[in-house]
Parts: sequence; C-alpha cells; structure tokens
Amino acid sequence: MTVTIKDIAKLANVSHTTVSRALNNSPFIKEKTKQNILSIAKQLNYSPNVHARGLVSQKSFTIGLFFTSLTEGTSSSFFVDALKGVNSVITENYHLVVRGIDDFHDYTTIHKQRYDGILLMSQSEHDEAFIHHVKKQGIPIIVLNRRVESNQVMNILADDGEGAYQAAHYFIQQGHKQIAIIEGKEGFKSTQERKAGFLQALIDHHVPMKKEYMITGDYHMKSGYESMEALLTLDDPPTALFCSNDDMAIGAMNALFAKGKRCPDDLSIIGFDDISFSSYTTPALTTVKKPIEKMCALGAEAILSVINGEKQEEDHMEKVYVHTELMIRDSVKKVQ
Amino acid sequence: MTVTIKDIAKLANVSHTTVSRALNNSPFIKEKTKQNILSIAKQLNYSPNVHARGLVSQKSFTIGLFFTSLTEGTSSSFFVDALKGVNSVITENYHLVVRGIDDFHDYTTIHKQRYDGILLMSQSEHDEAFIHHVKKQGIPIIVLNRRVESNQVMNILADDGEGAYQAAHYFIQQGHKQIAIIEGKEGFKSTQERKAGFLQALIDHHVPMKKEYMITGDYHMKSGYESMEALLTLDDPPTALFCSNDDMAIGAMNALFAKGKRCPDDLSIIGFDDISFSSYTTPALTTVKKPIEKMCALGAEAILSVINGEKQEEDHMEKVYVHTELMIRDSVKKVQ
DNA sequence: CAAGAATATGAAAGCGTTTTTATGATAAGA
DNA sequence: TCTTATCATAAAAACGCTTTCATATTCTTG
Repeated sequence: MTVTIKDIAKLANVSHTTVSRALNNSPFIKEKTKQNILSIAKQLNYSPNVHARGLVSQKSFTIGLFFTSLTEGTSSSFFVDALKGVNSVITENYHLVVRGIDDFHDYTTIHKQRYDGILLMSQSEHDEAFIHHVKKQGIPIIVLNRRVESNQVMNILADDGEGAYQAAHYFIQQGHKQIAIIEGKEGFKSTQERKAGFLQALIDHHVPMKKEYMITGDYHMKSGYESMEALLTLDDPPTALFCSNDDMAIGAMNALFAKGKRCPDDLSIIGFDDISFSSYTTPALTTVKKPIEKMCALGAEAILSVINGEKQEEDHMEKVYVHTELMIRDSVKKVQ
Repeated sequence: MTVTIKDIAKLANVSHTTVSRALNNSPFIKEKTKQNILSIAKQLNYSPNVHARGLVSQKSFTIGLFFTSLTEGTSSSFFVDALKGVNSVITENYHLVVRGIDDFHDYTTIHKQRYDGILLMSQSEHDEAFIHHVKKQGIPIIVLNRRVESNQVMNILADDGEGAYQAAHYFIQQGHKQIAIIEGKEGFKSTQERKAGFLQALIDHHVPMKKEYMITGDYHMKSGYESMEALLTLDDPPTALFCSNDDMAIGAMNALFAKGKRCPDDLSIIGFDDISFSSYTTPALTTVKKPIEKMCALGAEAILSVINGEKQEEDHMEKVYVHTELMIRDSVKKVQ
C-alpha cells in the first residue's frame, strides 16, 4: 500500500541502498541515477517512514514545547506567542509537540528517542525536577523565560527586573510618590524579579514604600480586581499602581470603574506583558512589553543548531537577555 | 546505553519475546514471570522505543491538532481552549502535535505513519484540500467548528447560527429596532453562519435591516474599532450592535468610548465567543459562549475511540452540535 | 500411565530505513 | 597487457520491537 524505497528501487532498477543514498543526496551517486530516482520518488508521492528512519538514525524529528502548566498561570496570549515563535523557525518535517509539565505523572516518556530537543517555557521553580530529568536523558534543552542558576542549561530570558524598574521609574518621572504593586503568583520567579525591579527603582529614587501598598495576586484578572478593591479601602490610597501582569491590571482597572473612579485621573496603572488586549482597554494600558515570540524563535534556532550539530550545547551556555520595552499609552497621568 | 527489552530479557533470564509480551500484558504469560519482568523494567527505567514499536505496529502515537492558521484569524483564547480540551483527554504516551495548515507548502509529510489521527479546528473552506488529503491518506480525521458538507467526515460543531440568533433575539426583546452587525473575516464559514442566524432573527421578528448597518470585519480588534467609527458617522446610527466575535466587540466598544459615547447607554453591544476578557471589560460584555474546550474534548475522545478500534469511523458520521449559550452581562440596555 | 490438550516460552522473521562492508566496472599507470 | 586505484552500486547488518510459528512443558483424562 504505502510506497517504500524498495518500490522505488524496483522501478529504477537499482538496489534500495542506492535509492536511500540518492534521497539523502550522498556524493557517491551518479547524477543521472540520482535524478531518475528522485523523479520516480516524486511521482509515487514517496514519503520516508519516520519510524524506520528514526530507529536507525536515533532521531525523532520532534521538538517539545513544554509549559509549566497548560491550565494555570499562563495567559493565553503568552501561550500563542510562544507557539508562533517556535513555529516560525522549525521546518515542516519537524513535529512540534506541546504539553504542560503538570500533565505528566512521571517522566518515563520524556526520552531521548522521543525528543530531539526541548524548549521549556518555564514559570516556576518546580520545573527544576523536569529540567534535571531532561538533562539526565541527554536531551538538549533550552529554558525560556525563567532564570536557571545552573550554567549547564541554555537560558533565554526577558529582563523582567529591568522592565519593572522601567515601569516604576516612569511613575516617578510623572511625579507619583504613592505607588502600589499587585504581585504575581507566589513562588513564580517572574513574581520575585518584577517585584525586585520595582522596589529597586523606588529605592534608587528615594520614594518610600508602604506595606499596605504591596498585595499578593496570582496573575489572574480576578485577583487584580480583588486587590484593587482592597487598595481602595485604604485611608490613604495610592495614586499609581504597578501590576505584575496585564490580566491583573485589567482586573484592577475594572474594580476601579466599579467604584465609580477613573483611570488615569484617580489612579494611574501600568501592567506587564503587553498582551494584545492592552491597547484596547479604555484607557489604553501602559505596559511593559515582553518579547515572548522573539525569545521563542531565538530558542528554537539555538536548539536546532545544536540538533543539527552546527553548534555544541556548550556554545550556548551564557544567559541571553532580551530587552523589555515600556509601551507608553494612556493609563498614566502626570501629577502636579 | 539505553535499555531495551533484550537487556531486561537477560536479567530476567527469558527471551525478549517474553518480555515484549509481559510488557503488553499478553494473556499467555505466567503471572509470576510477568511480575518479575515488570519490576525489572521499572527498576531499569525502561521506556519502549517508539520508533521500533511504530515501525512494526504501524502506529505513531501522535495526534495532530491543526488550525487553519496559527497566525491569522485565530484569537488566542480560542487557541488555548482548543489545546486544553484535547490535552485533557489524551494520555501521556500520546504526542500532541500542533500546527497551522498554512505552515505547509505541500502535504507529503501529512502521512498515515506520522499521525494516528487528526483534529482540525477549521475556520475556512480553504481547508477542504487539506481534509481531502488527510482522508485520502486514510488518517482518521475529525473536523471541529466548521460544517463540512461531506458526510464522510466526522464533524463537531457549535451552533453558530443559533448563537447569533439568540443574540439578535435578545436585542429585539430589549426593544431594539436599529441593529447593526460587524461581520467576521470574509470566506470563513463562521462569518456566514453567524450572519445568517442574526438576519434570520430579524426576519422572524419583522425588524428591518439597513444595508449601512452591515459591515465586514476580519475578527481582529482593529477592524471592530474601525467599523464602529464608520457606524458612528451614519446619520441614523444603530442602537444595538452585534459583533461576530468578542475581539471586534471590544475594539468597537473602544471606538465608542473614544468618541465620548457610552455603552450601553448610547449603544448596546453583544459579542461572540466569550473569551476570558469579556467579563472584564467595562461594561462587562454580553456575548455568545462557544464551548470550544468541550468540543475539542469530545473530538479527541471520538478520535481516540476510532484509533483504539473501539468504534468505527462510520459510527461518528452524524454531525454533532454543541449548544451555544447567551451570557447576559452589562453591555445591553433595555430601550423604551 | 500414556497420549493428547492446554499452557508457557523461545526462535525467527519482518517492519523500512541507514550504514558498513563487499564487489564489480571502469580508468589510469607501468 | 596487466595491475592498481577510483568510482558506482549492491549485499548485508543493524536499529528495537511485535508477531507468527514452532517447541517444550505441564495438565487432563480415559
């Protein structure tokens, strides 16, 4: 039924070995023979059997794109951007497999013969066990988005701290002195880094911080909404609010509206991520853009170059930082 | 290096045949032998070589999740919901491969030995060529979201027409008579169905339709924004607006605000899809909920049952409709 | 207790490739 | 003309598994 190299061999009157070589354009084959074989293959709509090939060549032509979780803590645009980035780089004959780490009970199926390489969009330190397993299997892995301390792991990062610093700095430039923060999900590295960058800007510019101005969220809109409600009950509410992601910023904005207040007149808001909705809120949300798609494209290129033997995994061991950018829109007011 | 059934065989002092049988729990194996082999396998962290297995069993343990396009016309939440739905159903040992049809130059790599089954989240009639190819290869396929006329194809659909009908009907119930529509991307089936359902409701309730009230969008927020601007220049602007998806509804809402008008006081709006942002706009968007995740889960189950031989593809040939639901929130005002 | 039936295991073939090794044909050198 | 080097192709082995067919062992039963 399905056509194999043996079928082609028969028609071309050569051995299947010759066909294999012609298809992989080995130099030891006469040009004429090769062309003949190629044309027959095309005519028969031949497609090599991936399993047979994989069995002998020990390659799977499969790249894994893993997330910490598919269901939790990942905003959908984040997700899609990552997929697009990887997808734009890998060629047709590669399989891109998408999964969440938390889908697995154990890691026995994460095996070198199944994945030529793995991209991990990491959002939590709990991913370490997974990374360790993958490294142990000898699968090339590149961790995106979250800093991994080991210098044995390829790492591409957005400078979250820098981005948060930019946001806080912008508030200060605009004259704000009472600046609050809604933090991300506890335990996430991004949560810590953004908070740290934010606080550093306040310190550097001698802006005092109140304990009541620091609220823990979980990256969901709902928590932004609820945190905002809490802030509004304060005797001395802030004039500016930095949210650790856009979802929470939008939630917060909405809570503000629900209380009859206005943005940016009553409160200025900055988000983080620049999801596609940010430019369509009212007012349009000023936010820190994180180049997810670019990071993933870079990551995919790096992993492919390792797979194809063009580079060694060791050549990629420095941390690569991709710059964040403050997207200034309409949700911040200049005071005084 | 990697452990094979032969290694296990040696340790267990049996033939590799016996190991294979024990691992696949064949009934012809003594319980004691089997347990022994299983424990050794576990101890060695054995994981079967997918290629070897696939080569002989002609299975790939790979499910393809295809979209019309990864980059165009697909809102990100739509995307993620689909992934979640499929993912919740398939087991660990399956590979889920995600791709856009438009990523492919030709379909030679879409081959039976590479995919045990394919789920197509279809958004355009241009997908027919792909569907045809897949059918010809003998790969079980299930088309989601878009009605395919052939009764040789498994099909799971949301009743888009019904949903649009509900939306228009609700407008009419609330007393609206001047109802506009921003349509989706041209050529998409969903665009046509939603429009048809919308118009049908107007017809059934004797509400006249003006040509200027029908504007073609492309499912992106920007087109919603621009279409709204156009509507506002009309001498006799509508009091209600149905948008073919939420993204455009949000864009439209924003254009309304930009002109200093208010929703729903000056204009009532209903969207379609119920993306996660819909409940966090101000006002919260009334919209038609489309159960993407559920559809995909159903689809995945169906395809798995076919793959596992529990059902025949023929058993699934009726069109399955999943009901839409009108999510009533705050963006529609009762008039008079 | 012998003989056939039932049960448990093993040997070998085969899946479709790539790769290593062998062989035949042609060209070059003496 | 004969040997040797070069080139093009073929034969065979290997990848790790499943499955068919054969064989050894144990169990029935008259």
